Amino acid sequence: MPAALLGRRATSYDVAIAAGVAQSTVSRCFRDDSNISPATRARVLEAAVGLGYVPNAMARSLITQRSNMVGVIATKYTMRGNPDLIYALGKSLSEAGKSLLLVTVESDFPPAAALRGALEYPLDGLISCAMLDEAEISRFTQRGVSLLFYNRPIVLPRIDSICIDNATGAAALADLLFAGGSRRFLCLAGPVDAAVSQERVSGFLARLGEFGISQTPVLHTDYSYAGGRAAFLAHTQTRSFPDAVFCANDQIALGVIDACRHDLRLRVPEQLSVVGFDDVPEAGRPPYLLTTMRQDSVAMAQTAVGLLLRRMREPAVAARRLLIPATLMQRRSARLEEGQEDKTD
Amino acid sequence: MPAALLGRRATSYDVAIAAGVAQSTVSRCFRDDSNISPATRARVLEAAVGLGYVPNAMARSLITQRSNMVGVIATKYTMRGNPDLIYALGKSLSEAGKSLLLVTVESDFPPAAALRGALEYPLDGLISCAMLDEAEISRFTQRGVSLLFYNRPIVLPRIDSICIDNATGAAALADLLFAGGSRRFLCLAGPVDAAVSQERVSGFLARLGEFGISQTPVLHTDYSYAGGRAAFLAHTQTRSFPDAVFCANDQIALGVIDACRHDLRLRVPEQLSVVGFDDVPEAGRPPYLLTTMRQDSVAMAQTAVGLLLRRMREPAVAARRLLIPATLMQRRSARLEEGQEDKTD
DNA sequence: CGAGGCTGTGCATTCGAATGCGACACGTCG
DNA sequence: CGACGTGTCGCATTCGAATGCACAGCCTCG
Repeated sequence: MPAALLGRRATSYDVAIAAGVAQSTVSRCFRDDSNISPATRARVLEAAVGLGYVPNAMARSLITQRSNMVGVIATKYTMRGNPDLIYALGKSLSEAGKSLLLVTVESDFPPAAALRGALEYPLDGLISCAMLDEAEISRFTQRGVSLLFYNRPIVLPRIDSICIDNATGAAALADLLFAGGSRRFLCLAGPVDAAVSQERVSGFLARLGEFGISQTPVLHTDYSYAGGRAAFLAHTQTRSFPDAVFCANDQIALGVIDACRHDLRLRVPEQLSVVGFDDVPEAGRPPYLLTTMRQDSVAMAQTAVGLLLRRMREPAVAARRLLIPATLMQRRSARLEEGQEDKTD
Repeated sequence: MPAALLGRRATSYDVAIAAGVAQSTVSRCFRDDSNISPATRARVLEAAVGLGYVPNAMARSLITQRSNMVGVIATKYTMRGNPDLIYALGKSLSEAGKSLLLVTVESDFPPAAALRGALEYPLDGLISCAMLDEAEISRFTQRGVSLLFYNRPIVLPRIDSICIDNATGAAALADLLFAGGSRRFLCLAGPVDAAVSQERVSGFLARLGEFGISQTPVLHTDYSYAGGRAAFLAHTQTRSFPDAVFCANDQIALGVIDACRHDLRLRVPEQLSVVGFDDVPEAGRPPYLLTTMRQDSVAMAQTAVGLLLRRMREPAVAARRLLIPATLMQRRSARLEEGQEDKTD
């Protein structure tokens, strides 16, 4: 291959000169299939390959008003907790011919400065795995950016969302624990401002309330293994032991299990039931066999991208809000009722 | 705030009219601090806020020839194995005022089509966590894209790289295992084409060779827990047991440990030593206490971004190739020699 | 009071590709 | 042989911001 003969990036003008046509003809060769004779097209494409020409997406989007870029806003916690999510989003987007502009933020409700990068580029769409307030949201929608919230319960017109059903899932775990005989509960939540954690904890407490159980203590953690382990240890030093611990995610739950078995010499689930949420890979492995609710990030990512692409085509349709049921993964970290079926995967 | 009064994205012309100045004045307000009187600047900024104006990065980069975007190419394996890496890269880049265009690829040496997105946008720089062949590399360098390889041993002029020292780290593990009395080894590698796995395995085998040990079997896996567990089980069904297993990463090693303890009822490390590489979070937790080499992704990500930014400022300087030593995390999955110090973190 | 310097602003052009419209060639048919 | 249609292609403009240059206003100083 002759590679690039210029000291700079080849433009459509360079290709036009090399092929002996006008710039507009080059442009048409890379855009539509009509209005170009096969002979001319072949000549142009040959010249383009020879010069290593690739259309400049910046110039294209300036005139077409579409950037072919989709932004993804992800918090540190979602990236750590769902390691496959970003990859799955990237894969689905690239299959649709979109590029992914990743915006990493510390936590929910990120400061406006953190979103500046996403505002400067005229994104076609935006998938947010973090909460945004209405002012921020409107900055995007007014620019014509299609918005989708991933696991964030935003209810606004024309804004799609896809969420795992945290409340129902948490209630299912409450049912399971209650049926297993647990009566003294403890909740280990995530950060105070984490929307997902709030939904899970309040869903869990609500179901406990139906059983007549109240005053369940709630401790906040940083969503991490170490945070869960430390919080549980600190709590049990001064307070009486619960007989069941509900954790806002699996990482916390794994920390609690290790605190029990390793630090406190307690047996799980015989002396203490522990449940989590998400079904991270470690949860299903022999050392833990954590009972938890599964969230299929890969499938949800595909669905999310599909939803977003549809809205980009039809921006005016009503908001679609998908609530994906979580599936109970009943393993061995929660005590079972006598005679209750023991199904392990 | 009056928010956007137009049905479209506000442009610098809109702001200019609102402020009673020329478009060029608006531009100058957002670029340099000179040549603008404070009074005019205040008037322009006020109008900009009122209209919700944010400069269009596409138009800017078209004329400045700099996009302020840095591409990151990451394989599925690096995203899974180093969940914090992408986040750390994103954080360092955004602190430097750069946006992150994420390109996810299946594996090393991705097809040209997968990189198309990265070629269309005029990236200022590119951090690749995947192998690229010289033809692909030159497509970027000829466009003036500063390149940096992360954990990929590319040796080319003017191309920086930062790599964990896989060979030395693997040799250190070989030393440790040999000193612990192991003589019959097994290697569980990653995918055949994975460059990192190759370095680790060959570094390990080379040191064994110095001890006069050859013919060590090497099995390939998909870098995963399940792959490691299955490969080890399959191998031990037909072959004799090794007394030490070297795994190309921690995920494989965790799979081997669980295969030993859970499936085969073997004791680790008494009957079998297992070592990994990377020091993922699970490796240091009570159920595993895996002896492994630590790779500090967060620190390396920061360094990588620093290197890339320097090259973007001075494109002509000689290539910098950083080899970061891995630190031995000596835990409890590798048998120790009599009297050898037992240091656990 | 006028010449020269400095600061602040506007004008006009530029980046690279997309696209409406007009021009041209060629073929067909009356 | 001329009118008309069809299919290709080029011309010129457009997107939004950056920037060299020109110029206007003001101050300073001779």
